[in-house]
Amino acid sequence: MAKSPKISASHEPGGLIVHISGLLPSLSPAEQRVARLVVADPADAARRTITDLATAAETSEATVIRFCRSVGMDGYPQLRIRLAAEAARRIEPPDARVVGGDIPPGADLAQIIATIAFNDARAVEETAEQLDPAICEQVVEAIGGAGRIDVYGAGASGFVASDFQQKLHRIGRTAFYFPDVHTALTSAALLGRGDVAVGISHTGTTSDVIEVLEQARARGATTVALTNFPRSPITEVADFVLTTAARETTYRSGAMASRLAQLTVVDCLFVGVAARNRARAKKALEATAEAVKSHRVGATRRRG
Amino acid sequence: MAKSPKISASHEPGGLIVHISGLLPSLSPAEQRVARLVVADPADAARRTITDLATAAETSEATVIRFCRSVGMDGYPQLRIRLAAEAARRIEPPDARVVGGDIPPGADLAQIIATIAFNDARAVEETAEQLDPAICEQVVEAIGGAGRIDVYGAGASGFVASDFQQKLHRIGRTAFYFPDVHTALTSAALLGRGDVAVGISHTGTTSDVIEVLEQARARGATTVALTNFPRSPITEVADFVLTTAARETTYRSGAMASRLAQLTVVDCLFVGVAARNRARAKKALEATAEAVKSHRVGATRRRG
DNA sequence: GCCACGGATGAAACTTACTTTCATGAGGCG
DNA sequence: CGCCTCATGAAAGTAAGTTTCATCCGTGGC
Repeated sequence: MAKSPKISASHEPGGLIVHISGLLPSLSPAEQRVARLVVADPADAARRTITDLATAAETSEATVIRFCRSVGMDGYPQLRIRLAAEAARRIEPPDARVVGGDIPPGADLAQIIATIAFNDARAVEETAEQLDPAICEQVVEAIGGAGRIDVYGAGASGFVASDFQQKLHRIGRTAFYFPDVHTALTSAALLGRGDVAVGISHTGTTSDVIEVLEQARARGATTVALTNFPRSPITEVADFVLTTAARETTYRSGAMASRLAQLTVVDCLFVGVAARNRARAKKALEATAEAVKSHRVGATRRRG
Repeated sequence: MAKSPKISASHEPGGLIVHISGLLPSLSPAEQRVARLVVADPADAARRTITDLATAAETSEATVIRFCRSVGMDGYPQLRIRLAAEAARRIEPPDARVVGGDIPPGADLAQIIATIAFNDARAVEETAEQLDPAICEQVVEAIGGAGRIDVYGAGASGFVASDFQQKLHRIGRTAFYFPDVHTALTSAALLGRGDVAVGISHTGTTSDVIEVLEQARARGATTVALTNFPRSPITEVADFVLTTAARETTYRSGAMASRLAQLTVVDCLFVGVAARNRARAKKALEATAEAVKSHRVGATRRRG
């Protein structure tokens, strides 16, 4: 072999390990011993110091360096980094994903956590995928230009409604939420053209919310529905319909994933509205942050 | 460390980056500069030498070493290796624009939606990864056997607290939530051995919540903290600490992703408690569903 | 106002890891 | 046998990482 030719030098496709085992035969005996260790357990090799690895391969540090150069690395540290990365990448996904959705009786906490997180994350992602940006845009426009915004929701969706109200309020929009149907109806009766009413209902069948939204619409307000079911009754009283994409399973009847999906939609609308008037929103946010500042205690340092 | 609570100890299961960002506020200013560089681009940091990184963070090598120790590493080389591994494992984000987390001025709705959904889903997944099932188990045990459960939270975390309360209530546990500090303090004063108090605070620095939790603990109740920052003050008054793993960005200061992460944890605990006594929980759920039935209108009319 | 204290910080000393240089010696070949 | 080549490790040299320590700054007592 001539003067150490840079073999497939800078770029070794298909992984460093493969690359190394490929040119194993072309290496000198001492280098081969190093190579074999590396290939056998990349993660372990990455943890070792050069002296350590040299000893393990029954050779000197110099040879390890030569080996590094032979496989196209600049030096030992680079090899280490690359090996660590390689080893991490080839780690198998933890185990058969807990896809099913429902939680088997006798499941342990780790299983429960994995299942819930998987479904929650899925709901968020799928919701985002099916959200229509054009409709969102119109809703954002309406909210951004509204004189007043009413947000309705009952039960679990009530929290989401309340959250949305708080968010809008924090960026200086006039928004209301009513935990009580009667108050909500009263408020809806006072809405008019240029106002916006948002109704949130996972099932889309919550009569209280539908009723209030209907009232708001009758008064000329722009109505928005947020539901998981695009053909549910609530959509009939809404000018704009936004849908979530949560697939609830029996045991999770508390509408767990749907709540997260709803919140994601709320976040999108919120950021959309805020982005519409950056300066003002930013100022309002800063003011509200300042307001609660005295209720924060200094962050801890090292425990002592 | 005297009475340190049970945080997911020295091991950082769900990913080093997440772990570091959680610790960020508890680090000294100079260390924070290092941390931010590392979190912003782990792969790049892994490539740098300690001197290089120190210079980039406008500090000394000593501080970088201190940072390594602060996040649980033996030294810089180990950090490098771990970072490289971490960076490699990270799946390519769907869209480069979406990664930063922050929303560029002039972004359109589609972009906003993608960004938020990505970050929300991430927060949920990463939270699940770093949740310690053993600690969850203990918390579930405590809640499942509690005479009474108080859930505290202020601002955005208040919704989560309220949601948790409602969930527990629906499966027949005696749970309370108080939107008002004074009422909460009064309630905490009445807690005793065998009761459980759960405090929720994203930052972990909300004095109201800390105060109430402290009171509860003084009365002999088991205290649980749910926060994004494992070294924040709230952890000092908690017997059990559960952490979320949300990386909020400037514009999302409303703690958007963190809220979803918190809800995921709440869901896990809820299902855990419910699973502990399936029969009873199921019966309670059915009863509550029946109760709201009259407020539902006939499902899914065909669109007219 | 002053002082003591404790934590944060970087300069410099120090240690360890990495890299280079160089001498040695084992084969190969005329 | 002498010469060449080249793999190899010892040792020297350099760079990276780690520790120590003096300084600085803010904080809280007196």
